[in-house]
Amino acid sequence: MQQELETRGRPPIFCHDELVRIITEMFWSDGYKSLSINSIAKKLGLNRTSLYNSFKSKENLLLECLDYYAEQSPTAKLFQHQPQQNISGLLTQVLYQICRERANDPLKRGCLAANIYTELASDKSCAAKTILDRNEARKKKMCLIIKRAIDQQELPPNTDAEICANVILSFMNGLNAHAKSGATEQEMKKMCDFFIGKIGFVSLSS
Amino acid sequence: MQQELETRGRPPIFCHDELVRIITEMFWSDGYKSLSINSIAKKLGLNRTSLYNSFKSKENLLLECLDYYAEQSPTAKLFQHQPQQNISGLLTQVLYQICRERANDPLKRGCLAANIYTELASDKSCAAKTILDRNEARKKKMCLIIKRAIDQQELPPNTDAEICANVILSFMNGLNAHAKSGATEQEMKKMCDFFIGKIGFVSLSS
DNA sequence: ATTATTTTGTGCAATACTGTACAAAATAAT
DNA sequence: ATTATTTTGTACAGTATTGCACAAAATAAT
Repeated sequence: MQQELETRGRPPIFCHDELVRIITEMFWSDGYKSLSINSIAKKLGLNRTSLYNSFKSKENLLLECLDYYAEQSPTAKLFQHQPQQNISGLLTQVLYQICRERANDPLKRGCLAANIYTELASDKSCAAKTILDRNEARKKKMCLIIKRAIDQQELPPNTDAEICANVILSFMNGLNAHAKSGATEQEMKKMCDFFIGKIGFVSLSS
Repeated sequence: MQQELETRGRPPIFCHDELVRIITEMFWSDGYKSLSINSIAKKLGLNRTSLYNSFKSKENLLLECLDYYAEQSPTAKLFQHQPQQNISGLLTQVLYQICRERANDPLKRGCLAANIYTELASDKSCAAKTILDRNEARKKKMCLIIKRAIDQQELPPNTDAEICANVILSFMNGLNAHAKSGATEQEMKKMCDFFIGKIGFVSLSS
């Protein structure tokens, strides 16, 4: 009885995770419906069947890509925040990060998650449900962060956390969309400054 | 020599403008790429060729639909505003109108123009250029309105009109996207109140 | 009635799509 | 060497796509 060093069977010609990374870029450029499994396979020099074997369906492939994207997108940092961290500063950091990444993307693709949400939210597909669920989870997380900001007296105590969170997320969404028409990093940062300034965070100088 | 009472040739079975109205709804539900000329023809009981005859291409059909949509969309009112009109009030009216229409749409389709913009902005298609141009025109119009608000002392004199306009448009875009996940009219209105309140319009009571 | 004009309907071309079935190839364990 | 396992490659099914060519139909003007 010998321990398994490697998996049995014919070895795959590609690395699953590496593939997710590459295909994420493709969905980002082309959107969901106009990117076909066919064209992915052609561009990567793979057989279409290999893709179906590795990802059970196109919808499933998309969801894996969205998972990967969420991990490394600017807002990931926001949702991993630590208690007692300055939230106004953190939010500014995240917004600035969005400005940097979106403005410096030569393809001006905006935010993959926002694009896919817009494309599929009112769809009846199976993926659409998952996407709406994740959006809901995102809203809840943002709401928690705002509640913490209120607790930390960065926002007035009578602030409606849920509404405030939704407004911020809506602005972020719009900012990402704005980037698609080719705004500069500077212009986008000014928008964020304007927004954050108006929202009226009290910065914690202590 | 007799005057033409009606156009010559076989009469069309449908009214071009009526068709635009109906197909606009379809693009709104399905997006651009996933709505085929084929399926439009089938649903309307028309021959595909008739559509190609009436609209020279699918892209052209979309642009006609977007024109029609722009005329009757909530923001149309905003862009037809009269000088010396209270802009804070007008903006609130328009935002509320967005809330009403989006929340009461049982299909939760959001804004057609915003959806199509997101779908096609980073495309290379001919329609994409037109869509970006129109978006640019929209930004300019909003900028003019904000400048007028500054002139009318509804906003502080040191306000950067372009940035302010972009922030408002971004929020509007995000609000429309927000509606796609099924927010109620009340929730959306609260978001608008929050936003407008924070932006700090000075209402003209005189 | 004939002609000019316009739309409709049929049929075709060329291509693309998702997904599956099944044999062939490549490897690990026995 | 044989077997189990996994991926690859080929072929197919069934359907959908945009757009065009051309005859048939329907109307206005002559």
